[in-house]
Amino acid sequence: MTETSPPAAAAEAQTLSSQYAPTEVEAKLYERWVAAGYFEADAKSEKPAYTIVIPPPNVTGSLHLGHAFEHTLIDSLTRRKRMQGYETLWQPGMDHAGIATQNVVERELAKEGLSRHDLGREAFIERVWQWKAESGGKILGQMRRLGDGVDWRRERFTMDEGLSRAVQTIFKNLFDDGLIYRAERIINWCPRCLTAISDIEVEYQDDDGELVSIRYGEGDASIVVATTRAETMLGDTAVAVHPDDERYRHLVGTEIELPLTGRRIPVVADAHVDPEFGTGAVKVTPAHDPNDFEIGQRHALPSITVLDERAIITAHGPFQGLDRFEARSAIVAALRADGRIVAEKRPYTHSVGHCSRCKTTIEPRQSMQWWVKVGPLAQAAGDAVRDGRVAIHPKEMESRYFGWVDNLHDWCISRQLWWGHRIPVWYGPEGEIVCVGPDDQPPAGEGWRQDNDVLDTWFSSGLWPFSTLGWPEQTADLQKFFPTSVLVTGYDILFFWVARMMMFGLYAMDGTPPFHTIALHGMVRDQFGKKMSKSFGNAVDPLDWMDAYGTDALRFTLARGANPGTDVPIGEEWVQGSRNFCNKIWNATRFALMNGATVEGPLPPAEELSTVDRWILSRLDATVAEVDALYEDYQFAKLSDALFHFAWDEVFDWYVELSKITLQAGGAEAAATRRVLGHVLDVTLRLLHPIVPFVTEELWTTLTGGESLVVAAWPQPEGRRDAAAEAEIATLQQVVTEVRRFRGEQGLKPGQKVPARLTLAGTALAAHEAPIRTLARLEPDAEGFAAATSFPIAGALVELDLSGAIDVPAERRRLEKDRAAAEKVKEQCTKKLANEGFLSKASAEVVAKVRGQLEAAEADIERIGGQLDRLPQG
RNA sequence: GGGCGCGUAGCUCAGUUGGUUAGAGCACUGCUCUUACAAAGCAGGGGUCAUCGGUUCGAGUCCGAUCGUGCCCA
Repeated sequence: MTETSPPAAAAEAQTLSSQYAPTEVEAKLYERWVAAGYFEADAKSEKPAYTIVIPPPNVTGSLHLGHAFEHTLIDSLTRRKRMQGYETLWQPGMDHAGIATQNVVERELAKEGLSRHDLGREAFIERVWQWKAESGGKILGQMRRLGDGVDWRRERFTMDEGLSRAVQTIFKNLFDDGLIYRAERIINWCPRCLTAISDIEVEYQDDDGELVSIRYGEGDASIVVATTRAETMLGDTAVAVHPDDERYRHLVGTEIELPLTGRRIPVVADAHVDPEFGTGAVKVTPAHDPNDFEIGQRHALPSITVLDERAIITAHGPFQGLDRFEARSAIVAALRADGRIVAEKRPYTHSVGHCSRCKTTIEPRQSMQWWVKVGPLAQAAGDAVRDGRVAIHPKEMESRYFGWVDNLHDWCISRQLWWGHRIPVWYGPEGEIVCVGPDDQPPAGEGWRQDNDVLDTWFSSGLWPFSTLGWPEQTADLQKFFPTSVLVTGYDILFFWVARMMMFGLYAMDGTPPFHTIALHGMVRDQFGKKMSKSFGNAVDPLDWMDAYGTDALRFTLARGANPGTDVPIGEEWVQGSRNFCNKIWNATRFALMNGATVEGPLPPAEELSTVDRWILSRLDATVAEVDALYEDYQFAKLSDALFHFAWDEVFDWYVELSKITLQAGGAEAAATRRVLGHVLDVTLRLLHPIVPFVTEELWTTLTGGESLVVAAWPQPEGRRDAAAEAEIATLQQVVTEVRRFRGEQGLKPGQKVPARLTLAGTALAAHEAPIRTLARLEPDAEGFAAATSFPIAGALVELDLSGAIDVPAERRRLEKDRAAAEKVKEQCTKKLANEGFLSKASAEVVAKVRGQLEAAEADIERIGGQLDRLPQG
């Protein structure tokens, strides 16, 4: 790209349309960035590394606002670091989403009248890969629309060979260390997905069910138990009571008859039974309830499984073949007919677990599964945060993290699926169990077979921060980019994913945490703070908004709503507002270009600059420092707001307007202002770029002739703070605003000029007569000037002549309102200063402040009184 | 049932360690097509900071209770 000189830029500005058209520039710019290799991270670089791994989206997923939000945050962090000179890696990729993906492909097969069993395991997996190639990973293309600065050469997938090798390696290591084991327990079984799921994949919700009280046994030897799952009574193997419960003491150790089955079951005493709840007696179904399973273990009770994998009754005569809900009614009916029902409560609202994937009611099921012994891993994961090696933002989220890692149950990692990493364990004919590492040969020969199950998807995504970099090989990438810098993700997967990465990362990488900071964000909600959901009808496709308002508008809206750890409401009107902001930036820069703003040559020294120029450079410096500090603290909402107000309120509304006066006058001052205007926009565009990359890139390359903002330097404060200039311009703004307010109250048309006499000599405003006249639309005082009102500010005096046409009541209202406000301040200050307690206990600083306020208020009252006195009668 | 958070303008939210007349965006009202921008400009209206009590010279901010609401865990 060639250098663009200012005149050429001005010419180019003429060709810029008066409205920013995002769709015309976005795709073009993105492809240019990728082609230029800006997003590629080089392990051989001398620069310090900055790494963020993408929270891997699901291969079946498509872009939703949650992604757009998270990616906006990550993209802005990495873009800023890249500008700061870091070797920046934003690692892209996806996870294989075992259950979700298998479901998608099974549904496709079902349309052809096939099941996965018809195809067989190998052919089915082949089919999944085929599906992935054709329609998986839609989201990756959508990420380009968002402007994500990821290194596409490094795209990874959890089922890739290298990542699979990582999974097998860590499985083997954990197995050898005794941290993975196989055991028969009660697990959460989804009768629709036909697999076990982990505790945290169960969602509890209050459902309407029934509570049925059933009498077991006969006469004196009878006990009433209550249940919400009557069908499980077929598998009861005991009734349990509390050991101290007098009511049942005589029955402990005896057997009573289980209705409908004729089986006799023991009455056992177990301290975990709550004698206060219900009748104080509980039925015990070890094969179908986690608590009962434990009671069964303690009392060596048999387990009787009565439901199959689809939750259909497996035996027991008339009930065989009924599903669990049909069986429930049928069994209650049968018990009722038998006179066994003592009480029925319906509806009975109670908490019921559902599969987080498909919402089917979970059926606790006793089965043999693989487990991770999380104790030592979770301890290390907790300690890393406790001792400060890993920081959680916002800090309040730490307690949730600790509460979880410190009370963790072992993690069930086997899934009865075909799509996923198959458990690398082989069973021999003599009952041998062999765990096979990635470089081992599986045992061959008659009778050996591999475990049928695959691993939980979180098992592989827990390795993501280092498996994507080549682990277990000691690659240059791993050397350079691990540990990663920051993990940006939603608080909702703190347990699902973050904790897994912490546990595996610390274990696999010899105690090095996978990231030093965890920056948690909230969920995107609608403009009324409601959760977005398809069924509620308030879900929004971010692509629609990007089409309508531009990617930058969406990104800015999301960033501006991102208060740490809190949910982000977003509405279309707000995206429109951001679009307006982008358009404002566009037009302000267009104005600058048309007026010869330049970045050529050094910025003139302060002595050669006007107060206005020194003021905006001072404000710019302050903004650079503020935005920079907020970035370090992940305060996206605040930094976006700071940029919004600086750009719009200070640069566009005041500096650009003030610069017009200087530019029109011409001469050396105009030349200096062109340079300052160019500089201010240059720096402002750099500051905005990480959040709104497209519009800033388009404008900045035109303004500066530079190659690209993506690789431009991030601004730093330049030591141009100037308190005197800031105070002087603040006074100027005050005068102009006061006059405008007067004009508004008087009902004057915006364009109407008003004769005015300005007495500014010797005051802060001495040099600003021209801007005051221009901005407040005041014309010179002519012969016969008669002041209708006056504005004494900072020693200066502005008098206006309305040719007798003044609306006296309106002016009186305005002045009286001001006086009332000042009176209120005076009263409050007087009260404080008359208070002994205040004078003796408040700090001298505060007391002095209040004294100053009182004086100012009294001066105002005096001044306004005078103005009121001078108003004509009427 | 246990734990955590929240309740500030019509809506969505800021509000550092207590200390000017409590702020922003959007929405609303009035006047303007002023030659960068009507997707704009200028000005304006709008809040007894959920309620009650307490601590303090002073409370939106700290403490307690109540009501409402959301989330996590069981």
